[in-house]
Parts: sequence; structure tokens; C-alpha cells
Amino acid sequence: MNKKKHRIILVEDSADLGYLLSEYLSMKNFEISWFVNGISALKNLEVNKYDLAILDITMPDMDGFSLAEQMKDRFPDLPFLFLSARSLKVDVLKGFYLGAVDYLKKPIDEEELVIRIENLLNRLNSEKRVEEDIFHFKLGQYTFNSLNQELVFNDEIFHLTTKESELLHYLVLRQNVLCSHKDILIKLWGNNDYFNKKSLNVFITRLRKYLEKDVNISIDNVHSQGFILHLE
Amino acid sequence: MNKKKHRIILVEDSADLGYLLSEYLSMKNFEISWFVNGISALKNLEVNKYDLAILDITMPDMDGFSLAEQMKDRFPDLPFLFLSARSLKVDVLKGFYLGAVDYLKKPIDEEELVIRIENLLNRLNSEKRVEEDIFHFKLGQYTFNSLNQELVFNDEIFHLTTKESELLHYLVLRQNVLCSHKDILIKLWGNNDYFNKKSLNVFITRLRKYLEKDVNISIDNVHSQGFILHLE
DNA sequence: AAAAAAGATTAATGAAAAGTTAATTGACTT
DNA sequence: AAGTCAATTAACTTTTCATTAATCTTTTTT
Repeated sequence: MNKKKHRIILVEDSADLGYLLSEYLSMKNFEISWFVNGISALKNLEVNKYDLAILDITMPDMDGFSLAEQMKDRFPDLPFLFLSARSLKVDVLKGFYLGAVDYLKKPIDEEELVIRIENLLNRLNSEKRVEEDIFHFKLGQYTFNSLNQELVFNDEIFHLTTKESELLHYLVLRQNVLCSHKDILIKLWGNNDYFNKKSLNVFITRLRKYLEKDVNISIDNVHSQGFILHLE
Repeated sequence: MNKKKHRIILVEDSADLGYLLSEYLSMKNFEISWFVNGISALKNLEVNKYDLAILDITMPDMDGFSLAEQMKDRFPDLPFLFLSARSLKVDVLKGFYLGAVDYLKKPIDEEELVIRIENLLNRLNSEKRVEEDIFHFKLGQYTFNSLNQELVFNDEIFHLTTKESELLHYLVLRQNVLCSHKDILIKLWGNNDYFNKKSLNVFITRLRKYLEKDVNISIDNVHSQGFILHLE
């Protein structure tokens, strides 16, 4: 029983990023069509069906916002997300105002993009709504802003260090899934040796300390394997 | 040599506010015509020329947004700004999205309104285009006019240097969002090197000094990442 | 049940980053 | 040529934070 591939339309004018993303996403078992401008994308949407659109915001001729508007008119059921180098509040707001399901800041982390896409498609299928946008994660009674590196519990605000934030972000994206030492260390430290593993332990302890106020959150160790961020 | 008065059309259904504003603005040497609904305003626009329209958003019959749309169709050169008691982000966005040049929250501070109108008309006359349409900011108890490079606290006025103003402008547009050194330096200094980063630090110190009178404003550092202008 | 391995926790360290004030440079005016 | 003002550089202090170390606890293996 092989699952049907999800079909994604990517509109990105940069050849580098467009090529990179389409390669990576097809490797990750998505069926991906890449267009370099809004006109050709719209034309293609007339004849093909997609599950998700990924739109770059800054493009010549037609920018991602205008494209999204036209898409909304003609293909109201197609969810879309934006890619953008700009993090202006007005841009982000405008994005969500237009009905975007997500807004990712460049540079794009391909692995994170895949996780988000998968979450999104799951969520859209199951109608489950989670409070989540670019930087904001709902973490039990906490909210975690990965961009500002802030973890908030009620009116208490914890300013996380970069490593703390990166680690929490990594775990949150993969909540309730075992994350091996090895993968964490390679992704966040660049290599997987004895001393970095010791360092990781220290950071796990710190995160546990931050998160202890909500008993429904725990970071559990799987002996000689790695860690799981458990929710509920 | 007496300057020609600027003509303003005000559409405001509330008798109190309408009267107050038209009195105050004529006192300030504007020629002002006040209408209590969109229909009569549109009718009048057929026969009279104006430099600026001020539209209330919440009005019976025709709200400010619809009025603005019709005005845009028929008198595309007439700049308009909105007044609104509602400060919902979507409203503000919608306003700018429709092409508004400004968006003022009620209760209206008449003095601020005049400053904004004058700035607007100056700007429109001189064809000077700024990066963003938003150049006048309420910053806690301060107001910041990025065009004039003036930061005002009560009756105290700080004349900012160009760099100070640019930096504050950059941060204000991205308030409560982490701005990386790199992005700031590339945008404002043109390149990202050790010495410019030192320079940035000096400017951050200066801005903090200016802003210290309002405890709800802070420019916070995120170690080895950048700065966040926090409000509230 | 003892030994070994893995993990947890707290504290110490030291290099890099940030903060601050003052001095210097450079462009422009008078 | 002296003066002014803004931006940059310098000199110095303070803070931050990833790492390392030291010690204790839990789990696994023998």
C-alpha cells in the first residue's frame, strides 16, 4: 500500500533556490512543479491539481502577494505558504491576512520546510488546528517564539540562548518523536563526539528546568538512543 | 506671499467629532468640508477638488472602506487616510492595502492629526517617496517622525542624526522581532564588518539613552544574534 | 549484586560579545 | 583656517554563554 504522493506547486524566481527546493522536495517524496513566475504558475493551475502552493514573495512582474490573491479567487481551496527574506511585521501580517497557512523566513532550512509541509498537510487533512505560525509554537501552557528566542509562561518570559533555542526548536518540530543524539549533534553542533554529547546533556537539563512548570511537558531520555519531547 | 490653503474633505458621521475636527482644522488654516455620509461626499467630489480625504471607517450606510474603494475608482489621485476606533490589525492592514496614506486611531489627538496631515501633504507635494508608507510612529509615550528625524517625548524634542533615525526606523518597523546584526548592517551600513558592528553598538547605546524615559520601551540584545525593540 | 556505562545536575572557566565613554576622523560651513 | 557636527574608531569594563569539569544517579550488563 503506497501512499499517494502530495503534489506541490512552487513559484520561485531564483534559479538556485528553485532548483534546490524542487530537488530536495522530490527526494522527500513530494511531486513538485516549479515555476519561475506567477503567470505561468496560474496557467498551469488551470490544468493540474495541487495540494499546496509555495510562493516566494519578492518576484519580478507579479509578487507573491498578488499571485496569492489571484489564486485565492480562482482556486480558493488550495492552501499556500510564503517564503520571504523580509521579516517586516506588515509583510508577515499581510501574508496571514491573505490567508496563508504559514510564512517562512529565508534562508530556508530544507529539513524544517519538509517537517512544516508534512504537519500542514496532516493538519489540513484532519482539520486539526494548532496554534502555530512562523515563529510561534504553542507548547502546553508555554509559547515559544523561536525567532526571538523567547519562551513565555503566563507573564514570565525566559530569554533563551541561541543553543537553547535551537535545541528546543529542533525538539518541538519533532514533538513526540524520538530524536537521536547523533542527529541532534550533527544538526546543531556539526559533529557527533563525546564532549558535544556531554554538552547536549547540559542543555537538556536547562530546557527541562525552563519547562518544569507544565507537568504535561517532559523531555524524556531513551537510553543510549536520544531524547523525546513529550506533550500531553 | 500667502500660501494657498489645502483643501480637505472630511467624512465623519459623528456630529461631535465632525464638528470638533472641522473647527480645529480650519483654525489650523485648512479649508475643510465636512460630510456625514459617503453618498453626499461622493456627490460633492464631482464638483470640488480636494488635496486630501479623511474618512471615518465605521459609518452607517457606506463604511469608510467601501467609500475609499469608490473614491479610488473615480478620483484615483486623491490621497486618503482613515480614522478608526478599531485598531484591529486586519483593519489597519486593509486600510493600507486599499492605498491609504495613513491610519489614525481614535481617540484622535488633534495636534497629532495636524502634524500628520502637514507631513503628508508636504510629502505628496514634493513627490518624495519613502521606503515605507509609514513614517510616523507612536512609540509608547514617544512619537517618532522618521521623515523629520524627530523623536518627541511630551514637549521635549530630540533631533536625531540620520543614522540614529534610520536605525530607529528599522527597529520600529520590526518591533518585537529580532533584527540580526547582519541584516541591520547590510541595510544601513552597506556591509557587515567588525568595525561597523562596533559602530552599531554605539548607536544602540544612543537610542537607549533617548528612549529611557518610557520604561515600556527597551532595546534588548540577543547574544550573538542582534537586537529587539520591545514595546510593552 | 557488583561493575560499567549512560545520564543528570550543578558549578567553574574563559573567550567572545556587548556596553559605555571618550577620542579621532572626515565632511561641510563659516 | 577655525568651527561644527556626525560617524567611526579606540580603550576599557562588564556580561554572556558554550564548554568543561566534577560529582551524583540511574540503567544496563555481567
